[in-house]
Amino acid sequence: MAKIKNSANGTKKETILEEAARLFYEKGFSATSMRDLAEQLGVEAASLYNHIHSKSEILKGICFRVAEAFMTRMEQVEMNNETALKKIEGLIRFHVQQMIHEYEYVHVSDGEWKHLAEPYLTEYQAQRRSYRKRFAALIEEGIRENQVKDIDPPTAVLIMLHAVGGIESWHRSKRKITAEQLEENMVTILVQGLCRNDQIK
Amino acid sequence: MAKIKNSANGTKKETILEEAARLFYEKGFSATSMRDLAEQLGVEAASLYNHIHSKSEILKGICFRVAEAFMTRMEQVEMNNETALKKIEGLIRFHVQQMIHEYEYVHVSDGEWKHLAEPYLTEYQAQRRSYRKRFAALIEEGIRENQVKDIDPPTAVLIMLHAVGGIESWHRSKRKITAEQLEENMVTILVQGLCRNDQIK
DNA sequence: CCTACCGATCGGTAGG
DNA sequence: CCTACCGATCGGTAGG
Repeated sequence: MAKIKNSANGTKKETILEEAARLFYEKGFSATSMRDLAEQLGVEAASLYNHIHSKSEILKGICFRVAEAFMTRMEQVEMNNETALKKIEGLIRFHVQQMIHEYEYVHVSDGEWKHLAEPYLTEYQAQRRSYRKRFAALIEEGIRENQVKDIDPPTAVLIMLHAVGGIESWHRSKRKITAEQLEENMVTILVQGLCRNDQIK
Repeated sequence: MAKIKNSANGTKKETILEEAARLFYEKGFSATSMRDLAEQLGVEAASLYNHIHSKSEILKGICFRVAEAFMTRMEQVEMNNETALKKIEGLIRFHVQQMIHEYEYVHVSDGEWKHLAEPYLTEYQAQRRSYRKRFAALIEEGIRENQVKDIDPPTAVLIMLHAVGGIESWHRSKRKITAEQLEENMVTILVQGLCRNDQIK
């Protein structure tokens, strides 16, 4: 008669999502069974269905929470009055920080979204496309302002977004530099990789 | 009484690996069943076992083929007489090219290796660690030669290896720049991101 | 929250 | 290469 404890920020559903993110990160969505998840939470598999409707709904919860966090940040960045290059740097720093502190959620969202059921699959892909387009628009702006090299903006976006995924390995490694050093290294390589050489101070 | 046709380079086992790579790429290893694979090849699932021993063996074949290709290239690069920076550029170009032409194999190897069975899992992880260490050593060499910025070499390796993974999205996209342009964009951002600013010609 | 259980599907084998 | 089939496990439901 074990009970799922409520998570810090609230409901039991929240606790389930959190543990699911950990397991999906470790073994993948398809290789994680509802019985695996229940075991980690100390209950029977059937009991989970009092809090969630399906396995698919859990994945949906994880993916859209991440998508929303990045969308919200994108809106903030677009509205501030910095140069395009500063905006890009701000986004990269946010990606790095999210990857450091919420890497299980981010990694699951990035790697397992293809297992979403319709109509969420389509919806998620649309959000992802929109985010990338807006990121690419910032890079284009940087090129017009002569701060950024004349490169293909969508390609630059792909590099930026995937590069921060490398932080996953940082989590697994023993010999760790600090999170701050990691962030600075990322910015050094990525932002200066974008930057026109005559713009580097 | 359909038959699996022999692939260009030989055996039926080869044909099976090729189709499996495509399916594992599309749906993931765990979500792909032997019946899915058999259907794509036009035979019954049981027939596959005349050519391979298990589902796990297929994954092993894919992962180790990719690992071997990169290891072989690493050895070639280490032995040539270029500067460290040129060696790094050579490796990045190889990664880009592999990602363009063999992306299903590379993507499956990068994303599904965790489903390998022992002892292959341990063996694969060891190869992967070794590759990254040797890559990091080249970056260290570049720093000593004052060609590369003073950054954390293992972090730089993570960025390089993950950044090229973005090419997956290039394959899916409609509006494509050419493979050559893609390679140049990658090198521009990544190599110059590593480069000391006073070293850029 | 549990016990009991469902139909479907899984990887794989036997035997021809 | 196939048919026939195995035990295990899957996501999920009924009913309390």
